[in-house]
Amino acid sequence: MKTAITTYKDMIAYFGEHSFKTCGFDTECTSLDYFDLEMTGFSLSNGVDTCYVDIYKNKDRKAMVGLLKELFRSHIKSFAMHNAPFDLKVLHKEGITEVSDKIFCTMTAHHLLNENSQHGLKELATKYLDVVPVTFDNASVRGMKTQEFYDYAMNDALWTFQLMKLFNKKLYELDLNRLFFEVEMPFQFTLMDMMINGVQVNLEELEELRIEAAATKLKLQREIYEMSNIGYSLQPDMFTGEVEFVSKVKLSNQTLDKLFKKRGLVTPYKTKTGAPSYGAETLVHFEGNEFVDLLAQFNIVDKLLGAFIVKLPQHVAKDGRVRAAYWNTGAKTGRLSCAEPNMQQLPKKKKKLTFDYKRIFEVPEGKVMISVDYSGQELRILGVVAKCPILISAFKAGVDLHLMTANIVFQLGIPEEKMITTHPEYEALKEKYEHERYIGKNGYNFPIIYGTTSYGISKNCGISEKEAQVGIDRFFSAYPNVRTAIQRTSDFLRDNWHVRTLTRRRRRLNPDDKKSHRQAFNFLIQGLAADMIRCACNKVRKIGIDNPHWELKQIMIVHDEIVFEMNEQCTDEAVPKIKDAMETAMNLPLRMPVEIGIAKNYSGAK
DNA sequence: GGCTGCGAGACTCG
DNA sequence: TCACGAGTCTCGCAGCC
Repeated sequence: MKTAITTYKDMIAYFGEHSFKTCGFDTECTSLDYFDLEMTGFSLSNGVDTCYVDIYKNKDRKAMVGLLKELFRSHIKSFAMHNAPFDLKVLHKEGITEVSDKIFCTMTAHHLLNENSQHGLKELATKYLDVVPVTFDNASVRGMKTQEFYDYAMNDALWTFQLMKLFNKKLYELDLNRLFFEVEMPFQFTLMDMMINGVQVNLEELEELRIEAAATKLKLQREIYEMSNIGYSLQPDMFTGEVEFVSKVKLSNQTLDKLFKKRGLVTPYKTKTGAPSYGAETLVHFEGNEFVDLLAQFNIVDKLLGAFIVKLPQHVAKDGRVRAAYWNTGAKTGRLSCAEPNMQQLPKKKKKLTFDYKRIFEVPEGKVMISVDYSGQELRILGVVAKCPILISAFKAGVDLHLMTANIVFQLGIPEEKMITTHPEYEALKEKYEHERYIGKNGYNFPIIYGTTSYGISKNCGISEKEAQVGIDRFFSAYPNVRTAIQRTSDFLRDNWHVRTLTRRRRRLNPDDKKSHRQAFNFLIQGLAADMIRCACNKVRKIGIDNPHWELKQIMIVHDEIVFEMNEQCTDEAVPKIKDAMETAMNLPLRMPVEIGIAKNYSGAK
């Protein structure tokens, strides 16, 4: 039975007669952004009865929201949502913060069950419930008061309820229930927090950075064009008066092809379509050439300015904070994805250029920013996943793993105790074998996690394929359990067409696809790392709630890093507890050490 | 001639 | 054939008016 409710009186009568102790829930609202967001209505369904309560421009709006708050406080014991962080965020904006922690996000459930397909409610309803959804243009539904719209809104709650029933059963069948209920569902509240909190942006510093970057871009552009005898002119922008660079010739691939060939620089790299490539690889290849170096610097500044500096203001809300969208279901491995803006790709400070983009993300007066990131997280997980005693004991002893791998691959003959980072000779050795350590790290340790080949290593490190193969053989001889683990994963994939992390997260892959074996092994590491950060967030969130005087806010997650904002008076008390919670977030045979940075802005905290 | 949508390629991060 | 996981920008092409 479907009922549309438009008055407070009817609402009281309806909820007096109908029970929604366990229900599907969905909200309609005016905006996706927390700052401008206002709930216009909500729907509830218990599978038999479904209702929509229209509160948009309703004279009793306040009382109706109050009644909903009361329902959540004393009646609704558990509820399902499709994309829980969003609905929780809407409730939070309406002051409804006291909700059951027994939630069920059908979107995340589906991601665990079927990581390879789409997770939209309409798609899932079509696929699993055999219905034909009506689609509305999101902008046009706002404030619509028609039966057609009420039906549309009610279906969302009903379908969410029905999908919960289906998915719940399946989660138990596939042994994903613990991951779902103990890790994923508590984590929905962290995602809600982050999307409410956002990060404060210093718009004045951003403007300074824009002016600095624009001037550098113009300077580099002029040098490149003059060097290449290409005509250009400078003219003031009609509105701002700022100098604009104008030329008929753009630095397209075709132009670059001519300019490189004119200098006798023939690139060995090609694009997928077979055309000569003038990307980063080529620029590194010809490093030292004046023209190429200018071009490399130009590309960095151009990207920074175009993709980050000038785009950021459109994401900053009126309160000066940017609230990105984090997607729990964005990556097949279980990692989070982030968009609008993507806080996980903020440019780092570059060696050759002075721009420091991260400094514009800051905290208000009286607060500090704390960045906590796992050190060598994936390598440590490799040790755990491969059950490799050599790696595990090296980590426990505090050995520099990159130097240790270099020691093996290049047969440097360094005694193990001298590779412990606290050993008096360690720093000198690290400096002496800087190049070998670099290859150990970027040529072996990380690429092995990705499943690379001798070809990949030779290309990456500028050594021959033969040398690379010798290195790989030495690597696997030194860490035999890693080789066994890779083989075991591959065999398991071939037999079962899927693999699972230690947290039981599943990834299905076609073993006939050659790439799938690399993806499978990498998933064991990347997927576990993703669940570790969830466990860490859940643990720290609890501690923060127990210590309200810390005013602890989670404001960013960047794969192996959590960024907090908190009361600067409380860091001495809070930091050791946060550190301990994160290092022991999961019960593993190895503690996962973290590195902590505290400052007033993101650049300083990194 | 100009607009729009789309995919490729290049870049950003862990 | 050759290194895992993402998002976003610009460019060039196809299709259309």
